[in-house]
Amino acid sequence: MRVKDEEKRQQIRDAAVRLINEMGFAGASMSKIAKAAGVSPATIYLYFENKEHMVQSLYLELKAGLLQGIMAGTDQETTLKGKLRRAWLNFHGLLTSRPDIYRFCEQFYNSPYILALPPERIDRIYRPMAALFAEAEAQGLIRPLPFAVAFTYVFGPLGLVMKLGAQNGAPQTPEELDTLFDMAWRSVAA
Amino acid sequence: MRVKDEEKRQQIRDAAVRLINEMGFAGASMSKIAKAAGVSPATIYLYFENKEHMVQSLYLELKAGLLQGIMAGTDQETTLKGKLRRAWLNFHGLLTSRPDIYRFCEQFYNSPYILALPPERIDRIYRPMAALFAEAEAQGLIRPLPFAVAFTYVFGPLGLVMKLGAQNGAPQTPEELDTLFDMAWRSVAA
Amino acid sequence: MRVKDEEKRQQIRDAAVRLINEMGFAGASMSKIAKAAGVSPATIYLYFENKEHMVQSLYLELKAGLLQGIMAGTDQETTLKGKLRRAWLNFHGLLTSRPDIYRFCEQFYNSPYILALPPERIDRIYRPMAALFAEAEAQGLIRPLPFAVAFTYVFGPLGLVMKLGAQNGAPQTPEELDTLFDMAWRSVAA
Amino acid sequence: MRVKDEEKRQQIRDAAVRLINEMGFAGASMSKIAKAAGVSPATIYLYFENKEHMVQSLYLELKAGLLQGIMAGTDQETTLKGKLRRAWLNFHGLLTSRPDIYRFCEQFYNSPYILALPPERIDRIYRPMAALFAEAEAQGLIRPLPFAVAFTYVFGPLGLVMKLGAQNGAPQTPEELDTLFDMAWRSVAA
DNA sequence: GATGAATGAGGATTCATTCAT
DNA sequence: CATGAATGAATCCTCATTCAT
Repeated sequence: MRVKDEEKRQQIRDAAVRLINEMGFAGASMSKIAKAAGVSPATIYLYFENKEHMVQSLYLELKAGLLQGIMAGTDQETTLKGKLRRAWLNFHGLLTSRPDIYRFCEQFYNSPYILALPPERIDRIYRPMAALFAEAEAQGLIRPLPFAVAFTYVFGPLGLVMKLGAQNGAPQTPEELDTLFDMAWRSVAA
Repeated sequence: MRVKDEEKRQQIRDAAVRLINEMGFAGASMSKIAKAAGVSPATIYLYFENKEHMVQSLYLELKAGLLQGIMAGTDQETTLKGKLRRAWLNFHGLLTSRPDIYRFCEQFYNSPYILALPPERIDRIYRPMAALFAEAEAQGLIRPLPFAVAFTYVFGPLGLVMKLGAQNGAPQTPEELDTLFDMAWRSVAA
Repeated sequence: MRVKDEEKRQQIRDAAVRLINEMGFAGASMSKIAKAAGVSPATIYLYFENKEHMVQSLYLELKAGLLQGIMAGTDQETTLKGKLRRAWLNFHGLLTSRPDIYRFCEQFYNSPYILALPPERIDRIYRPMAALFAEAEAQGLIRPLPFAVAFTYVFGPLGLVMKLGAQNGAPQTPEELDTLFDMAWRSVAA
Repeated sequence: MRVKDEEKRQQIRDAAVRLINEMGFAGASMSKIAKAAGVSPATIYLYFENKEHMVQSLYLELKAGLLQGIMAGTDQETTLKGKLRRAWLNFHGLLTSRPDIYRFCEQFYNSPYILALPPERIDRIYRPMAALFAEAEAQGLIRPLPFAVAFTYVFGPLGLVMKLGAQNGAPQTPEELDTLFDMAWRSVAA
C-alpha cells in the first residue's frame, strides 16, 4: 500500500468526505466516490484496503487536523484561560469555514468503525488539549473533572449550537461569541 | 378478518430501533429488521409506508416520549430551578435506563429524513420545555438567549457525556450529578 | 365458485380490463385491481380462481361480445357483401366507442394464457362470421381462402389502422370509411 | 483492463428477445434474462441503463434490421410494383426465418416504452419504405392514402396471417404467396 | 500504478395468494 | 359472502470488491 500519487489520494479523500457527508456512509458508494474523484473504483483500493479502512483513515486524518486547528496559536497566549479561549474561538472558526470536517467526525463519533480503532490512536490526538485542561486543573482554575467531561462542557455546546444552523440563531457576532465562551467557561470554572 | 395487531407494531418498532442503533440507518435493512421482529418483510409495509416514513415515525414517537419523560413531575416542583433540575435528572435517568432512545434520536438529529418533517411537528414536542426556559428568562433567572442555545447548554453536555460510557467519566453518583447539573446551570444562569 | 353478486363481478371485470390495458397484464396487480374495483383482494378470488383464469375468462367474454357486436344486424342485410359491409362498419364503430375491448383482446392474442384455452372455445366465437365467409365463397363472391386468411385481410387492416390514432390517418369520415372498406373488399373479392 | 465484449451484448440481446417473446416484458425478469445469457444480473446494467432502456434499444435495433431486410434488393427491381413485391416477399421471408423479430416488435408496437421514444427515431426507420409509397402514389399506381394506412393494408395482413402459425394454414407455396400479394396489392391499387 | 468490466450478494419494495375473522 | 392482515418469493437494481489487461 505504498503510494505514488499523493494528489490522487487527496482527490479520493475529498470526494469521500463530501459524499459521505451528503449521503451517509452507506449511501456513498465506492463507485460514486470514484466517479466524484475522477478515478476508477479499483484505484481506490490501491490507496485504501477497503471501505471500512478508508473511513477509519479519513476519520483519523480529519480529527487530527481538527484538533491541530483548534490548538493553533494557543502557545502564544500567556494565560491558560487565554489559551482555552483561543482554542474555543479556533473551533468556532473551523466550524464556520469547514463545517464538513466536524460533520464527518460527528457522524462516526460512536460508530462501530471508529470504536474498532485502538483507543490510543484517538487519545493521542487529544493529548495537547488534555494537557491544557490538566494544567488548568492543577492551577485550580477549573474544577477537578475527568478530561472528557470538562472538554465536553467547554466545546460540546458550541458544536451542537453550530449544527443548529443559521436559521435557529447560530452565533456570529463577537459579542455573541463572547457570551457563549463565557457560558462555557463558567460551567467548568472552579 | 384478522385485526391489525398493536403488539406487532411494537415488535417492528423495537427491532428497527435496535438494529438502526447497532448498524446505522442504511445498515439496518428491512429484511434484517423483519427477521429481528419475527415478521415477514412485507408485513413492515402494512405498518409503515416505506423505510423513510418508518424512521420519521419512530423518531417522532421516541422524541416525544423522551421529552415527556424529561418533563415528568416537573410541575410538582415549586421553583423554576427546581423544575429544570428535575428535568435534568429525568434526562439522566432516561439516558441510563434507555440509552437507545437518545442514541436513535441523535443519529437523525440533522438527517434529511428528519429535516423533511414539518418543523412544527418538532417544535410542538419542545413546547413545554421552551415554556420553562421562557419563564426562567422572564424571571431574570437565566440569561436572555434563544431557546435552542440555552437548552443546548443545559442538556447537551449531559447527553454527550453519557455517550462516553462509564469508563470515560460518565457520572454515576448523586454527588457527580450534582456537580454536573451545577455546571450546566451556571452556564446559563444570569 | 357459485356467485351471488353479479354487479360485483362487473366491477372487478371493468377494473381489471382497464388496469390491464393501462399497465399490462403483469403491471396490473391483483391488489390494484381490487382497489380500483372497490373490493378486497381476497374477494377477487371468490369470483376467479386465480389471475390466469381471470384473464382467460375476461378474454372469452370480451371476444365473444366483440364478435356479437360485429355481427349485430347483419341478418337484416339482403346481400352477402352488404352483410360483410355492415359487420365491417360495426367493427369500426366498436373500435371507436370501446377501443379498450379490442386493445385488451389484442394484448392476449398470442399469449400463453390464451393459447392454453381449448381452440374450440375460440372457434365457436368466430362461427357465425366463418359461416358468412363460407357462404360468400360458395357463391363465388370471394376467392377461395382459409377463413382465417380472408377474415384477416378484411378486418385486420382496419384494426391496425385504428390503432394509429387520428393524427396518423385513422379514418373518420364516411368517405374515408367507404374507401377503406372498398380496399378491404377488393383484396378478397373474386 | 478487460474490454467490453460485443459478443456478450449479443448474448444478452438474444436472451432478452427470446424470453420477452416467451413470457412477455414483465414476465421476463432481468434475473432470468441474465441466467439465459450466461452472465450476472449486474452485467446487464453495464450494457443497458435499465430494463426500459434495454427494451427500447432492442426495439430500435430489431425494427431497423427488419425494415432493412425488407428493403434489401428492392433497388434492383425496375418497376415500383416490382420493388413493393420484392419487399413484400422479403417480409415473408423474414417472418419465416426470424419470426421472433416481428413478434418482439409487435409486442411493443403501442407500448408506453416505445411511445416514449422520439417519433423521429421511428420515422427514420420507415423513411425508405415511405419513399417507395410516395413515388407509387405520385405515379398514380396506388390510391392517395396516408403512408401508414397504405403500408398497413399491404404488409399488415401478411404479418397477421403469419402469426396464425402453421396450424391455421400459413402460406408457404409460391402460388399462395402470389395470391396473397395480389390481394394486398389490389387493396391499395389505384 | 491504473483501469473499467464483471459479479454474487444483498438492497427496498411489491407480488399473488391464503388465513382468520 | 366478504374482508384486510399476513407472507415467502420474486421484482429491479446497486453494492463492495476483484479480475484481466
